Amino acid sequence: MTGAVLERKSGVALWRQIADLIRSDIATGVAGQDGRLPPEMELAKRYSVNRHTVRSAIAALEQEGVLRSEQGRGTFVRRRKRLSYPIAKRTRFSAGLGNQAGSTLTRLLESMEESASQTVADNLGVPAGDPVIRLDTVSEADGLPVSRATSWFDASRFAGIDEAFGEHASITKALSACGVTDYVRKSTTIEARHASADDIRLLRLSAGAIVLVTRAVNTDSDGNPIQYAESRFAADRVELKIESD
Amino acid sequence: MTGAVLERKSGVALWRQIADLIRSDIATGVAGQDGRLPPEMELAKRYSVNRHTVRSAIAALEQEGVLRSEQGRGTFVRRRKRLSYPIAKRTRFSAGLGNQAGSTLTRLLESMEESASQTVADNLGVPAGDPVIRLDTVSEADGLPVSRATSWFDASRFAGIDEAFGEHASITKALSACGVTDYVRKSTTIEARHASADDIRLLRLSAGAIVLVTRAVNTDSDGNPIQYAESRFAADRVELKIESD
DNA sequence: TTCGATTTGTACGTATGTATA
DNA sequence: ATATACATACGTACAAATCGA
Repeated sequence: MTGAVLERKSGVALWRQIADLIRSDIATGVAGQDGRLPPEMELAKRYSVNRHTVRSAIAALEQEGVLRSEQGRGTFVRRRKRLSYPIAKRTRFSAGLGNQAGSTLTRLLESMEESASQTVADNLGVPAGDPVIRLDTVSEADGLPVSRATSWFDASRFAGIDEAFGEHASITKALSACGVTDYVRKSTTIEARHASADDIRLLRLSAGAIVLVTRAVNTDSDGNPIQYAESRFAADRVELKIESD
Repeated sequence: MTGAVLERKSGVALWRQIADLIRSDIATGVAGQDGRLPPEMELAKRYSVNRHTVRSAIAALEQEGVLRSEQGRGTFVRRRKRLSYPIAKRTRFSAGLGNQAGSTLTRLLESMEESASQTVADNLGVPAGDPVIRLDTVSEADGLPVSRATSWFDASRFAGIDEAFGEHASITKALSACGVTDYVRKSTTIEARHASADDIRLLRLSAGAIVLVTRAVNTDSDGNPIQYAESRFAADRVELKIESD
């Protein structure tokens, strides 16, 4: 909001830093509350840069679908607030976002059987190298990608879960079809990093964007691990909310 | 690890993107397991860039204290794994990191009485504009800054908590001095964004770095809010871990 | 010890991107 | 749109340090 000092010679172009600031301010409600951005000249003065530099930032955000400029009228905000994704014992994607978005959808990108890496094996409680089924999915809310996830299941217990997912387009329902009527989240770790090329493509982000990475283990009602998942959330579109029971 | 495609003309310099990749790979243990980085020529081939571009990335990470290059020998890793910061009902900084770091320390940057903003008021359950006490702190583990936090307390109930903190250098102990012997975390939201100029300075980060932002409310044993805190964690040095009870 | 292979350090030239005026 | 300055990226060449044969 107030004249933040931008970093020159940092490897990040000024227009990109300004674009990141504006995007973040819109997401947090600091800017664009009235649906419009201040005039370019005002922004240029605020950031102490040339008006053309502000224009580059705005052009990038137009490309991203965040802003819309109209000659002679001004620059307007297309989208506003972040979604709030709840993380609790009973975390399910569509149920958690249901009241915030009009429509939610989880799409299957790829499914395959592979042998468990050390990490996957540890989290699923099987020996490393055992066959596991991997599901790669992308979840959208109101047509905009929110997260992508890679899930692993013990192949011996969940044979056919890939087809079940293809049928129901829901992890919860696919597990149900495999005889798991209830499951709870045991633990979640959260880290943040820059989006990879895959993240940028699949979540429709721009370079330099940030993803929140969660790693979670779900267990059945007996406490046995049934799913290990690594998810990547578009940090500009979602926040994570942890509710203590 | 494998040849990720970097984004050109994205406003983020290639050397910066490569530096971010290498830093992240080191933090997750993908790279530098043996304490050394592959030769510059090999990295250049992997990322499909000129050797000089890799050298710029390495230079930035040397400046940050992540790497150390020696002529004729190679490039070596100074630090390795991320700290894991637990978030649970009873979250306390030093206790949570105690077993991972040799020493932990929380320093007071500033304390002052101010009138509550709408957000602070909502979270503390007081009317907006009421006097509140704000504490700005930085926490370090093994001499490296891990997080900075801004905490607000109801001034009418916690008068003198700033002096109490100055004496004990611990929020938990300062609360205890104010008669709160136990408290639990009610809720936490997590988001991620690029570090601000202040974050970069106080957490000793480099431009383009990422911070994990948490907003949390702590309540006393009767369920009354006693503290609202906004924390910023250096995403390269820490992950957040949520344990379900 | 000398030699060659490997690896990092330095220097020059050129083209393109970024930022200002 | 033009001009100017600096940052970024590539290509090439060679120097300096290390290591093992």
